[in-house]
Amino acid sequence: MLTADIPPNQSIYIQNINEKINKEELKRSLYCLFSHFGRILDVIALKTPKLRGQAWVVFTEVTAASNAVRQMQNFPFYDKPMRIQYAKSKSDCVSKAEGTFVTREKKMKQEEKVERKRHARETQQPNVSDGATAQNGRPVPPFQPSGHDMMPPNNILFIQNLPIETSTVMLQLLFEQYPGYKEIRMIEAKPGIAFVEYQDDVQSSIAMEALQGFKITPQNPMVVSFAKK
DNA sequence: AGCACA
Repeated sequence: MLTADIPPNQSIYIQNINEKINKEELKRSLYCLFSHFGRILDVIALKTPKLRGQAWVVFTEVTAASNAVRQMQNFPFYDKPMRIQYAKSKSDCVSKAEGTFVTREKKMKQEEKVERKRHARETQQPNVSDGATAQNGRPVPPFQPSGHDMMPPNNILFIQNLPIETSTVMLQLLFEQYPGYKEIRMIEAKPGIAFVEYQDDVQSSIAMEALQGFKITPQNPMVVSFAKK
């Protein structure tokens, strides 16, 4: 039950978080607060009755998590001292990155299969679906606070984290797939960003949802938000 | 207090 009983994990589990804080703001704040300790892969926060007031921060390194557990223990966060422990299990984004991710449903099925094999060990049916499932867990783009994701809806999208060599045509191919597309604007002096205009903000929202985190290169999951008015 | 990833 004590922190010490849980083995080190690259993910930390935080509790006693002020439940009034809205989920997106909370995630951004946690990201900012913990990013000093190392690279963060994901921040998870849910507002369900069972999970409000808690969050998980996933680091790339266990050492980062260890430092965070020690140094941020009881840190007054939105007026409440944080209680931090190692998470009890591996985060999905980690399994996904490793290529070992299986959905919870599939996991149950797999365990049943292992159980059955114990009974009929000689029946070796080659199982294609197991391997395929483990592979198709595509890694999710790491959570990236843009400082823009609280912007009110706008028919113009603001794109960040593009590879510097990105061209207008390249982006056009991606964004023109979605209805209401009007134009792309890039600024010579500011590589890595772009503005994409749609007819209205419903259409821009659909494109944003569809292309959020899209990777032009593995290092560049795009960050899409509404442009400032 | 409460350990998930819709």
